[in-house]
Amino acid sequence: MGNQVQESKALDGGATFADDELVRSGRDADVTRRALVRAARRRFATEGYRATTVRHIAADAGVNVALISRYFGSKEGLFEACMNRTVDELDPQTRARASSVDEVIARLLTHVVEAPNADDPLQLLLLLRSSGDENADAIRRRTLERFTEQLAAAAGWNADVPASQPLLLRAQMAIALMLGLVMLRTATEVQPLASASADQLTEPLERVLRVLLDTTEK
Amino acid sequence: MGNQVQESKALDGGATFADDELVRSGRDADVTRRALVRAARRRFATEGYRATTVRHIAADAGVNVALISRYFGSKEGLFEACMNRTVDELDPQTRARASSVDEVIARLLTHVVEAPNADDPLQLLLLLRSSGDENADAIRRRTLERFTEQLAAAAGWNADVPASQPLLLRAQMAIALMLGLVMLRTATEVQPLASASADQLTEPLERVLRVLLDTTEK
Amino acid sequence: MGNQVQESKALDGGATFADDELVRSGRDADVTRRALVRAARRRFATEGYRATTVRHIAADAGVNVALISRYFGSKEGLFEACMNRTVDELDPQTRARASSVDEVIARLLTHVVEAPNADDPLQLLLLLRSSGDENADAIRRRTLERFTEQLAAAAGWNADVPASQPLLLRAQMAIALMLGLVMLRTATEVQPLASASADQLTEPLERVLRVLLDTTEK
Amino acid sequence: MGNQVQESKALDGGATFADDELVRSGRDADVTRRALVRAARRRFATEGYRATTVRHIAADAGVNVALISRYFGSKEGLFEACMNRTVDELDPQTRARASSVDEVIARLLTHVVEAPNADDPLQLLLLLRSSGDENADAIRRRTLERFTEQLAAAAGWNADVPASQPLLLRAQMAIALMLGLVMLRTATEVQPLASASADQLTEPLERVLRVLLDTTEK
DNA sequence: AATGAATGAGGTTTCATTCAT
DNA sequence: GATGAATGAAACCTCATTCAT
Repeated sequence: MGNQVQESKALDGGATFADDELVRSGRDADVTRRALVRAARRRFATEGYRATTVRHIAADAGVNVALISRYFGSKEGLFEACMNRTVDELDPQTRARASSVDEVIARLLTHVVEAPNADDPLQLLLLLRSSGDENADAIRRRTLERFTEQLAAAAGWNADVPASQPLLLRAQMAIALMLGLVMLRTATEVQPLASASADQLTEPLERVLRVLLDTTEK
Repeated sequence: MGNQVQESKALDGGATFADDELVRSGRDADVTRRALVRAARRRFATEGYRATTVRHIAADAGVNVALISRYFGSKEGLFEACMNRTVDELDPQTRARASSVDEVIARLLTHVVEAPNADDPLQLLLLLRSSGDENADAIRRRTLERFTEQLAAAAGWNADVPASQPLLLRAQMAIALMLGLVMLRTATEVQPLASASADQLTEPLERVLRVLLDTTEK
Repeated sequence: MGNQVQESKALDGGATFADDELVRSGRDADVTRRALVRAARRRFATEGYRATTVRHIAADAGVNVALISRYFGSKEGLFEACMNRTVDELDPQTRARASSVDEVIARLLTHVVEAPNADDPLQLLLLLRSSGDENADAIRRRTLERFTEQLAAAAGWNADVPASQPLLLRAQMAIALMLGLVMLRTATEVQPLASASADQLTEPLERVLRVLLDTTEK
Repeated sequence: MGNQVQESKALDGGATFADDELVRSGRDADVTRRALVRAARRRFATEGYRATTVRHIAADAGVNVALISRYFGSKEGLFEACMNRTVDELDPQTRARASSVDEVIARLLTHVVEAPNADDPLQLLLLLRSSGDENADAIRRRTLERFTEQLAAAAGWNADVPASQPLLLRAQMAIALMLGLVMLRTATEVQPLASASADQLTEPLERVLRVLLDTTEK
């Protein structure tokens, strides 16, 4: 009829996240689910849980809104799914056994240095976002703790060795630094951090991380 | 008075922030305004802008909701007022000229180490929260940048000396670290960071900050 | 469905406008939209823009309030839609070219004489109601002016003939008379006008309109 | 403190009606009352009852808002007072004994022709505005009816003479015409009526009114 | 008598979710 | 499996009114 408010136009305030390679076209439940999680993670990470609407997510994924409830039960369910997916992707990275401190530091740096558009930093940001949902928040906290432990382990931490306990705290400080950096670079976009190049970042960060994690350092 | 208590009881899902020393009792606009800003800052900082409702804030301050619109125009107006207040409180601290690196580091540590209930860390957290309001966001970014510059200046940065530019970036990394730590300790409450004592935190943090800011160090 | 009836019962202070032939039953957006516009037009025309609440309109249409925002963006959007619809319905009537003065007068009389319940007079009343919205008000004014021109044209007015200009003013006086009458009959319900029969009205009004519009009259 | 929303600035959307000769300065209850009624009548007449806020009225009158409740009980009470005042001012005009048709017509014309800023047309406009309040609406209707009767009486109407009854209806039509004209000129501001000069209006209107009211006219 | 602070009711709008198709 | 229509709860805000000073 013409005078119905155009949804797609009315929705996005600014840039749209619609991603062509992501928008699924067929009728494949699994593809749809993945498209939703991916779109959701971006929005949740960059704009926060409350500011993200399910309609935005659905629009980004090129999918009907009702499917969110259908597949994930609720907005919180979708958030939890995002959380779990992040866990799945972070875990293997860190679990990689026998990783040396050097390797671990290199991997951490990647997260921060990567262009803000990449998906990697978004996963970290997500770990700072709360939905208020007990369940999802528990997952979130547990993920951060496990992440901490794996980082600490690479640095020589051993749960059974009392003397190595401080390493746990130091590893978490390293994580805090990473999270703070990604936040300022991606969400807040504060200068000069936001537009600093990989080169500019790498050197000082590497030193700092080594101070925190490298126990062999004189 | 009467049913304000009712209201606060009906509202909060979880802990109430009502603070007796804060609840204003008289009929003094200025006191009321301050009570609102203070209550708002807590909620905004810990729960984020969107998740915070004006009713919660009003209930925390022991005041009728309509007063928020009356005194600050809107929820966004109140947020901006919080922002400005934080600026007013942070500025003098950092502006204190002639501050040595040692002093600056000590001051930074205070923000992180203070109990999560204290107001100091909340001010920092607030700097990570966005309301989506253009105005407030600009203030926020500018505050972070000014904060950066003052920190860098204490470390020897000088806008006119090209060679000192990297210091700016390093100062911002220090801020990122602080923000990340406060976030994890206060909002996320992740272990062992959340319950770490001042002693446990001080030593490693001091070393890291010195690496970033102390240019005289070997 | 369920508690819509409840709602309409709880809401109206006074007469309800619910109109059985109008209440839509299915799940057809277009029908719903029309039902809303129709219900809105009645309320707006008889009670004015501000005094009309969206809840009343929705209840009259047998529809959930949120659909007004959904379909028309806002209360003002709905008002504008009413305006446009009135334009659509008035235009063809008056545009019918080659209409003689007699025909035009007869048509005008119809609007006034029709029972207050009919929809025709309501359309005229709507032209007197302002929402304060710039857009809608512009439409309103333009409609009245176009209405004037078409009436004047039937009486011999020609934009290019200076000597015929006074006809424009006279045509507008005729419109003013009609609007005043409908207002007093429908909204104010003042006696004896409100309960005057068609017969009683026709004769004097016809004379008056002829004095204003019939230039051939001796 | 500075950041309280400036009331005076926030209030008026467009032109302010503040009228220096009207703003009372002392502490004289009666003067205050009159100032309020005068300010209220303007607002009510031009913007309608609902769209007018008591704060606007108080600001226009240069008076504290609470005084409206104090002196008139409520917004509706103030409206009723406006109504009564209009009655007081219209009555003597029309009651003027032995007024000939010519005199009556001249007086009617004055109301319409007067500049939109004058108070006279506003009184008429007020008669078209409803507050929804039973009491005030009854007054309004009664005023219009009495107005009608006095107009009709001047034209020869006599309540006891059945043959003169149609005159009542004709008189009311004359009033409807006046009201419609004032509405279009003042509130809607439709062209060319709004900017028509007294000269342009007088001739045709006089003819029309004579047709309606002058029974001696052949 | 008058003021400014404070209140509570009600209005519009947004949004996650459920219902039919 | 997927869509668009419809719902109800809750959020922010406005405004007439009442309370202390």
